[in-house]
Amino acid sequence: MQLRRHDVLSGAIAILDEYGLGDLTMRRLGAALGVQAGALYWHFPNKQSLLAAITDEMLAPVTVEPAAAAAAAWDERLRTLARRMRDGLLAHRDGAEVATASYAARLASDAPRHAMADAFAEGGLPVQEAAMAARALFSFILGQTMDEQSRMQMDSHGALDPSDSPLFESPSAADYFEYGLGLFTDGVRSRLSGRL
Amino acid sequence: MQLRRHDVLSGAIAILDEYGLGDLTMRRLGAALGVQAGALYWHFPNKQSLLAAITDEMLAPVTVEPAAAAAAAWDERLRTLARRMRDGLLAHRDGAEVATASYAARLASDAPRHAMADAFAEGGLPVQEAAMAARALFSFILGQTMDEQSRMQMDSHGALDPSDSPLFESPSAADYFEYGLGLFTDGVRSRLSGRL
DNA sequence: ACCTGAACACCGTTCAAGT
DNA sequence: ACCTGAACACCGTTCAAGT
Repeated sequence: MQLRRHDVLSGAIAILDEYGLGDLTMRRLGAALGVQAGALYWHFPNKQSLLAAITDEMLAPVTVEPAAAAAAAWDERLRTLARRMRDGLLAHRDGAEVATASYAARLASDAPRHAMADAFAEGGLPVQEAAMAARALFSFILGQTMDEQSRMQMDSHGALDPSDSPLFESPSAADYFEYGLGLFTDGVRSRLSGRL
Repeated sequence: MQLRRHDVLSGAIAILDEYGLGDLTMRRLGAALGVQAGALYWHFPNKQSLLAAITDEMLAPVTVEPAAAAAAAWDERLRTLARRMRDGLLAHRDGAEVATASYAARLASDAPRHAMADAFAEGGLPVQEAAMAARALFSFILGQTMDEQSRMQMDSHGALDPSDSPLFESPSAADYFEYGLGLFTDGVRSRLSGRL
């Protein structure tokens, strides 16, 4: 049976989830798929593009906008987008690290950030400002989630202090995220009210 | 003449500035210093620790606090800290990428982020909230600067569109940064006024 | 104490040649 | 069109042995 681009992508995600980014090598992926490493280059021009495809896959839920979310107020809509992004990254081992690398290489889709810019603009921000706010929020989400995920890694197989019960995730990680998110929306709100 | 830890560090920074992170290998660094790659492991346990030392060096200016800055209002002080951090990262090729990797590995100093938390607390935020705000701001700075720097890289030896004159840096990069920064301080201000 | 020499166990990527 | 086999040009890290 012949290998398809999608098989390579889902095989890569499977290795990522089970062994992490450090073990996601072209040779290993080839072996898991029953082909030589070189065969993968028929489907993807290089490893970076493969990682970018993983990123787009992880963040696809951000831009599927059900009618309910679109009808909500701009700040609630932004919260939804931000949470979906965080959830998408947390759903896969080293997800935030993969996404950070992909965006640094400018290979991943801009659709998630554009959706955020649209939400800011809908709130009343001029398009230029909405783009800047979206950029800032996007950076925050990526950085915060990467931080959170690297801490999860350390807790899972490292020296975890028994201060509180870390099941799989630090209990305050979500709080940190929500707080930062609130800071953004409050900042935007104060700019909107200053303009009225 | 014998190699010192500091020589390894400054040699690494020199390679980083001239050739970038991709060319900063232990072998190449050894060659530049006139030793074998293995010799470097006498001074640093691994490459990650070396990169973390570079990060600490780049961000050292953030925590040298002249009296003038300490006397300023909390928001002005935070702007100063944030700008110093961005400047420190931009001062070296791939600086933001090195710092991101170091913080993801949890090897770089927390002093810069603590300085920001202190400034937030001085503004009137409860210590727990100040810590969260500092974390969010720190993520934003790292992400935004990495974005900016990766774009500089593309402009310098890539397809640069002649929309405006990109000398070394996109002209709006600083504006993006200041806008995001303002969003944070406005967000905090709105929370402070809500408490009074 | 500090460094060499040499190895170990890998990488991503390319490409003629096969089917 | 899709993949193999094999190579190219590297990596980070370790460690006995030297000085």
